[in-house]
Amino acid sequence: MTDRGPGALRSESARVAILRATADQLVAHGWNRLTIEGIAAAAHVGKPTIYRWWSSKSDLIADALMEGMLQLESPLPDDGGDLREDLATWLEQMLALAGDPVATATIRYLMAAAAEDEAVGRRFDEANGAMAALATRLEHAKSAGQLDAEVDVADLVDAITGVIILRVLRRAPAAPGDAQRLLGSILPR
Amino acid sequence: MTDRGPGALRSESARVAILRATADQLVAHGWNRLTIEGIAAAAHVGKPTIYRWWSSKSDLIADALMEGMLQLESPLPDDGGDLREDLATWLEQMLALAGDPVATATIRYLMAAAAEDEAVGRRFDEANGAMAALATRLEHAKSAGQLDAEVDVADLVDAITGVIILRVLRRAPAAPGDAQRLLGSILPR
Amino acid sequence: MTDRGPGALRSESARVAILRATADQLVAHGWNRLTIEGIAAAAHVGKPTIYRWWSSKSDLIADALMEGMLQLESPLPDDGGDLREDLATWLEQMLALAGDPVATATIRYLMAAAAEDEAVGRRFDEANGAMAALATRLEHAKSAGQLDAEVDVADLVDAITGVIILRVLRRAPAAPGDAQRLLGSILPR
Amino acid sequence: MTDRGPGALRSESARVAILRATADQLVAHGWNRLTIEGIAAAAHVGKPTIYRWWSSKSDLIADALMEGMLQLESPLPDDGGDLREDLATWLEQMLALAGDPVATATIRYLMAAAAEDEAVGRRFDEANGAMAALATRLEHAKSAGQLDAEVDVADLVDAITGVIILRVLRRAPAAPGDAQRLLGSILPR
DNA sequence: GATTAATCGAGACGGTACGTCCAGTCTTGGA
DNA sequence: TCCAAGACTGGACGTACCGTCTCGATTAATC
Repeated sequence: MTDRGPGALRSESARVAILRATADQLVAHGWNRLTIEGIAAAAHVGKPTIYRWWSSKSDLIADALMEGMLQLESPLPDDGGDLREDLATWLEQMLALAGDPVATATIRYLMAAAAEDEAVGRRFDEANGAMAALATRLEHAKSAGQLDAEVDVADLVDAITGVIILRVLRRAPAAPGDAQRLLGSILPR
Repeated sequence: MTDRGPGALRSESARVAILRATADQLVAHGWNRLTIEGIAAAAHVGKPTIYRWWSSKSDLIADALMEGMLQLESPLPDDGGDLREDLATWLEQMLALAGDPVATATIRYLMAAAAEDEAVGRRFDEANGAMAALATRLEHAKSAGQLDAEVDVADLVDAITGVIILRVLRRAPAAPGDAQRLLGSILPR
Repeated sequence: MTDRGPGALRSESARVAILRATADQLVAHGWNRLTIEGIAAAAHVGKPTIYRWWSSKSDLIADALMEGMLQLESPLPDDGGDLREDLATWLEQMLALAGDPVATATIRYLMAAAAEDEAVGRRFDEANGAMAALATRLEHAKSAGQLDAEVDVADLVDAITGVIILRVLRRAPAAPGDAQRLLGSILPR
Repeated sequence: MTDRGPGALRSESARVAILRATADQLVAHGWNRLTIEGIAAAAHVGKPTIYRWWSSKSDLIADALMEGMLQLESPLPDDGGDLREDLATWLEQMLALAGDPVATATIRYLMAAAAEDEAVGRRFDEANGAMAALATRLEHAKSAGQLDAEVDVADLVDAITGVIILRVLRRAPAAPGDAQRLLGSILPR
């Protein structure tokens, strides 16, 4: 497609190993202790190979994010008829997740990356499976009349996601009943 | 009070200059380019003076935050009778603020600090004047019966704050009508 | 001639371009800033083409030396009858040469190459036209009885060459009368 | 003496360890494989400490040279009455030294350093004990009338040193009788 | 008022990681 | 089979900061 002339092609295995290592190191050590040298070593790759294809740590993380390397293993909401019940169950799981050190670390380091880097920020929710699934569930509910027509699904997803993020940043563990109460506050009636 | 014995006392001017420089550098360069060396130079202070009193970058930022050095000049909601109208006006201002580079930088760098550091995270909203004012306004509305008794004010504040944060991270400029629509989605009816 | 099987033959133009570029880069930048990559670029040749035929920088330089690419444009001694007069004239030219930046650079970089690499060292004077000419002139003088029979021509050539080299290394410019005095010290009477 | 203002003083132990390591590494690996990183490691010193005080590899070597860290353990000429005899004995030892791998390596790497770097070149013979001792011996001989008044001692020292250097570069082992023949060629009668 | 100790600014220290250059090898496609 | 181009792993470069330690000067409680 693009005429590159002769010369060896970019190594796909190196590309994947680098993104894999980036995601691993991010989750393990956080944005600030994430070193290019560490990634290069973990991926068995020379530093120049990283710098040849990515311009910065942020760029790397944004790419790893988009390749799904940083996917959180987050629960997805059921679509079992009753919206409030489905959401309550899901929220409970999500808030419980907020007690899991690995999951919260992932979220926090992603937040840090998003805060520091525009590219990560823009792609932040594109790559978030839970947000997408939640949007789908709410859209379904809305077309089924379970949700007020006035409600903007994207806004509601942001509100719910935002609460979860704030709790993660605050390092606040979930108490029993939190999910129910939260839902009652955001989705009244 | 405590018997310190002889010797010079801690220099208050140095303390303030360091916190001031920390806040300035954070807003100007972000968490990652914030260097102790830079702070020391800007505050005309030796590095050991910083390390004598603070253990880390995070510690410094958390302190600067608590001293109000990083206070956002955020608008406060009116308390003029109609909740929805007051909130709509305030939200509009807040979302407009999300278009201001300095304000968004401050928020983003605070997020980064909170994400990386537990101390900052825990104090994140203690130091946020807008959140406190919003909580007060909502509490007032709740006791005036303008808000469903089921609603937890703290949760609602989190939801609204969370949406704003997500928009800042996403670098999404506010469009006209966003505030109204958003309010309609989170505070339906 | 020799049956090499199928495939393209070694490119003579590439070979020459590489040696030419090696000599140019050596004189221009010195042994230490001489890069294979630079030579490859200057010779419009791929790096592997260089490594295919030469094992090291030293090997390249030794080869360039033997191909006469690094020949100094040094004056040759006259053979006009009087040995002392001929040598004085020649030495004066040589010492003047030692004031020429290009010539001294060439000599110094050759010295560096000889010091670092055995192959260059062994071929050092084989490729030096001035030393050979001087030897011839002295041999002639010796057979004409102008030089003591005791004198070993090769040793005398070394002594004179050595003095010139030391002056080049010392970056000592020649003063008037140096050639005469030098000759008086090494070839007394 | 010099007002440096406040702050810690330069560490003498670090300075010496660095020069020591430089000399050791130079003799062991040669100019080209001499790495600042290697020196830092061997001297148990951070790289910036080296760069703080020396601008380049050459600078380091020139300094090590002047501190006598690279002193060759070269024999010194006797002053026993007969010049030719003393010189013959000394030259024999020197040429034998030219067969010693460590001594020749030292000389060759010093040559390389002198060739590449002006500072090393200028100080080349200041730091050479053998050259100084030879000059003293010859000066003595000259004032005793054993040496022609026409002879310039410095030139003669250069000639003898130059021959030795050329032999070292040429990797030519000394044959029996070389010293005698050489002396007969340079110091005839 | 002298002593004493903790402070201060400055800055050198041993280190880690940066982002770059180049080494030497391997791969690709064309001649 | 060789060539040019160029990507690869890897090592060293010279720089920026880290967090610690050491200096000489200053300052204030204790003697």
